[in-house]
Amino acid sequence: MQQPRRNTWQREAVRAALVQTPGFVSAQQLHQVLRDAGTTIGLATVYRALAGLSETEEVDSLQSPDGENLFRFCAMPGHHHHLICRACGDTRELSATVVEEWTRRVGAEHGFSDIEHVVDLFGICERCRATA
Amino acid sequence: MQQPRRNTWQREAVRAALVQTPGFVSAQQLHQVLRDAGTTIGLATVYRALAGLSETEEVDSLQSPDGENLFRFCAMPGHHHHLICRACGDTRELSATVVEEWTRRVGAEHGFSDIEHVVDLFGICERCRATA
DNA sequence: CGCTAGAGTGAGAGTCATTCTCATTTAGAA
DNA sequence: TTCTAAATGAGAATGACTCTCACTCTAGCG
Repeated sequence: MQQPRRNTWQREAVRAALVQTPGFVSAQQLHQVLRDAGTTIGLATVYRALAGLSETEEVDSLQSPDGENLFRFCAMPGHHHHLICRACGDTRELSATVVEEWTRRVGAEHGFSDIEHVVDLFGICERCRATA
Repeated sequence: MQQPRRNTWQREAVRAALVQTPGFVSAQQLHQVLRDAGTTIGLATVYRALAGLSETEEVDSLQSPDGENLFRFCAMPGHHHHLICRACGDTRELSATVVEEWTRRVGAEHGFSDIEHVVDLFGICERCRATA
């Protein structure tokens, strides 16, 4: 999907809802939040908006272990990774030079090109550990 | 799913088909292969078998970018990562001390515990690059 | 400002991987 | 061999996501 040519309140609403949300959310959750807020936004539109934002790298997306796509407003520009609390969804953005280098090296060793990597860490944050 | 209490030819057929397959395959593909081979195995059974094998770590599983679960017979015991060819699915198993250390360090820095990590590399292997 | 083209929307149908249900089959102990 | 519950499998159910298409509303133009 390329840049939208028109601005709509729906797109803005999705962006706004995303900014207010601390951790990763699914499109479905976001849709529910927006409906609960009294809007009449459609699920398809939420998906379209998220796909657009994801493409312009305004949001990060990742797949949850159960196959759902999760989204999060992206503070750090450019390539980076995440450390996500399994319990509360709180997320830290990480830049990882070590990993990037390792990726390049391993790729070269095996004669692979166009290497992309999926690197995400899941754990339990301090606060949730205390609560448990 | 805990260890099965009975051995069935179906379970064995799934394992066998998996061993013969070089790269990652989806449950659906595996089911198709088994049906094509003349068996009457059910899709649900393939899923059950894969879940079981995955739990005993006899197979590795990962999520493809489009949300499908893929499986592969696991040669390297214990924790490891993968370098997968996007074109032909050929897979190299990697042990990555660097990454494990980085994971531990980052987790500690942020006060996270029980860190798990998803680290997979996708690229184009030498052979496929030549073919293209 | 009003008009218009067509981008954007939304309700609901469609798709597709995976899981569930439950009647039937069958492994494995006695 | 007989018996019983584990395992299977066909098809229905689920759930995330995408597609369709008639309708709406943005934004450029006069």
